[in-house]
Amino acid sequence: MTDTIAELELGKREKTKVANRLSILAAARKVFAELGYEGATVRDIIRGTDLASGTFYNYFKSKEEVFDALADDGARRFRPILRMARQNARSFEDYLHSAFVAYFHFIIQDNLLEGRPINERRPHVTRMDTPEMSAVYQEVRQSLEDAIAHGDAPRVDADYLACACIGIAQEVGSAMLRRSPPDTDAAADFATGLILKGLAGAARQA
Amino acid sequence: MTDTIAELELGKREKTKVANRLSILAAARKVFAELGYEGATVRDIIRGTDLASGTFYNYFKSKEEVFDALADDGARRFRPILRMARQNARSFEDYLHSAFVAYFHFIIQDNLLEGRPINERRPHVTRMDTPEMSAVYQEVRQSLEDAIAHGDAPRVDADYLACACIGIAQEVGSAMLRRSPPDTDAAADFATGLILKGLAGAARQA
Amino acid sequence: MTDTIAELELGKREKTKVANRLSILAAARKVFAELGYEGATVRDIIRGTDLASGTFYNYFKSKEEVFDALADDGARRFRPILRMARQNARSFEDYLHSAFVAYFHFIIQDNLLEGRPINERRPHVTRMDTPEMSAVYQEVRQSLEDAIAHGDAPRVDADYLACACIGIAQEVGSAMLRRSPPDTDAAADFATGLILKGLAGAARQA
Amino acid sequence: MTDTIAELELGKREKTKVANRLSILAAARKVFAELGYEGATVRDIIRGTDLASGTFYNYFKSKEEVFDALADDGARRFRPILRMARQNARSFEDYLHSAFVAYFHFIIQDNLLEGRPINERRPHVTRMDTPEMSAVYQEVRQSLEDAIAHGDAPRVDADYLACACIGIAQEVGSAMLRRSPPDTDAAADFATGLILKGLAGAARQA
DNA sequence: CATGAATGAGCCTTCATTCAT
DNA sequence: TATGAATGAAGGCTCATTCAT
Repeated sequence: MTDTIAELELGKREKTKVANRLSILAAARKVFAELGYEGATVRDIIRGTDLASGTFYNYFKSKEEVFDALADDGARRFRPILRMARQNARSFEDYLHSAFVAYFHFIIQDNLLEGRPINERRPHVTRMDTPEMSAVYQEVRQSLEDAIAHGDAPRVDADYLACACIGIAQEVGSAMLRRSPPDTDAAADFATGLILKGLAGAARQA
Repeated sequence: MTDTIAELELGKREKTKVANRLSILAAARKVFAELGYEGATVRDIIRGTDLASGTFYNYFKSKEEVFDALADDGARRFRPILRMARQNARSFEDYLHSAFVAYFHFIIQDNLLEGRPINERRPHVTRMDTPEMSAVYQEVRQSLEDAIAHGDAPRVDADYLACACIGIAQEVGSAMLRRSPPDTDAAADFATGLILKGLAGAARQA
Repeated sequence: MTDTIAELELGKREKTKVANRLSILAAARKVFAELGYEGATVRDIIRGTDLASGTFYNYFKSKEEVFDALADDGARRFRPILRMARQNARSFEDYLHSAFVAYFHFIIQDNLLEGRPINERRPHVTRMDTPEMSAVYQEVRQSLEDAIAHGDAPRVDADYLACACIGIAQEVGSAMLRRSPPDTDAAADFATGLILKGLAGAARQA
Repeated sequence: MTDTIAELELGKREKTKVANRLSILAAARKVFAELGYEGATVRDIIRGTDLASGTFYNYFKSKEEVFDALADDGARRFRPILRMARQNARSFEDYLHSAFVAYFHFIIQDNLLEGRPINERRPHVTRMDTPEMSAVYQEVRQSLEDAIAHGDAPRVDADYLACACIGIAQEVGSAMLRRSPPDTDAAADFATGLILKGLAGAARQA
């Protein structure tokens, strides 16, 4: 009988486990965003859940491990979006635009999830090399090399360009978040235009 | 005679004080770069000097104060360079190029000063909103608005563009540091070209 | 059944918590008595227990908080005794005597609890304004004003007299502790006699 | 010639030395009064002078040594006063009264010297066993034993009585300082009356 | 598994004291 | 002697992590 009960409850337990894990990840995302990796403490993360401190260690071995899990999660969520954008794109421009839109949506989501005022100022802002960014880098770079190979883009330094895309995405993304309401399309237009045609292109949508 | 010399030279004490201050600042620069603001501890900084722990507090009241001193220092060194670039520039393109060159030189200097392998991998890279960056933002923005007003540049969103410049500077700068030898001119050509003409411009120098 | 017992008894954890709290309070009492408030350090207190340094902060936020807890504790234990003495007293003399006896017992208890040689010499003795003393002051003063109002005592300066009582209690109390064995009754006789009849009264019991 | 100058300036130097010593003692008195022995730091004392921190150690080996010097000083200033009071006294009552007046004047002086509001509240008031108090104790005790020997006072417990005098002096003294203006005569009347005749005696002067 | 108190390493900071100038 | 920067021990406190319940 005990076994039966145990079996019946196993499902519940599993669900709790998953829920706890998600709860920790959600809290960690918020905390890392607010305090940065170094500034965040495991206690901060736990405080963001309704779990006890010890429970954290049933799910993650350390702060680093949650961070990595979070990063993997980010990449796992974001990379397919990017990839799909690449597959569906009818042109390099189209691809770039979709990618920016996707990224800008993504950061808006993350900011909203955290439920904190988008414009809040923190003492020492640090920007982390998130896995999303790595994904962007690799996707953009790949896509760019393809475009160059197909003659759809001039022969630029793909590394530099991918980096520039990341920089633009991050900074213009931040600037966009500071506006209300944030307009992902406009921001993506700007970014795409800038990259493709430079100032003239960036001015297009104005 | 002793007096005369004393007037001309700094006393030994004064010299030590200046040297200690610089020693702390240098160590702090390195530590902040390696560990980020939150990750850095005053002890880390002290460990980077040959001073005793208490000595730190003869020079700075707290970690924050060294950080600010460092930041002020950066801005104080960098802003005039930018400003001069603006005044001496014969065109907006010329200005942009000088600014990028200046910034890229600047980060090379800072990296060399630290004496650490330029390519070193760190666990959780964070990029801080340094005052140099604020300076870049404001200078670029101002310069851009002037250029627009004079008809030298199309009517772009000056905020977004300044942000994009910062993003490009940071990321392309990082990428440049990863190459050996870093070529500031090439990187500046790339950035300037990208901003002014987009992909086509960026490809020019390739 | 287990439940019933659990309800009746404290769990092991609860017991440990209570014991630790008491352990800290006991150690703190001793340390404050030996070193004074300023001289005492949290580490001193911890050293007086078998706990780790961090554990202290699971119970008290700071040195001040233990001190206050100790003080509250003292007042909570002592004030009711005083009040009862007042209610049960058949005369002002009776009240005074009971109060002194109570106080003298109280300090003997505290000294014994600390387990330190009653006569020990300390470098810089300090006497703190404990809440017990505040309680004495207020009780004595109230009682005295009642006595005056009822014609049981002459019209003295109630503030000065209450202060004098405290001073006598403290100093005669200390002197009593220096004797072995301490005789609370004799000390109380002395104090009561002195206050009621002056020298002649104080000499009565000799 | 150098010698001559050195000799001439010796006087000045000596004067400076004395002045520095006094300056430190004065600052220390204030600091100890404000912060208590343990709470006071050498830095606090130095800050109260216009000397450099190192100079302190040309005059005193440690905080303890200043404290002792201060204590000696207090005793040296106060004991002769008490002794004179004893010699000039026409009766035990007269002596007691003079002694209390002297003590009350003394603490008013010390409070005024410190230039701090007499009524100021400190977080954890501690009362130190000052040497003045030791002097009072010994003087009172001696005087009392004389009085008993001469049949001028009943056979009381001289130790307890001396202690009681100290307690009364301290507490009534404090209470007196809290009033404005402090009336040393009234306070001394109260104390003397209390000690000699108890309540009735204390009420006399009301 | 969940809990949360215990642990102790380590951080920031202050301070008494020394010592080169 | 006076100076005041340097020193490092020590204090208050936090935190990641463990472990008995």
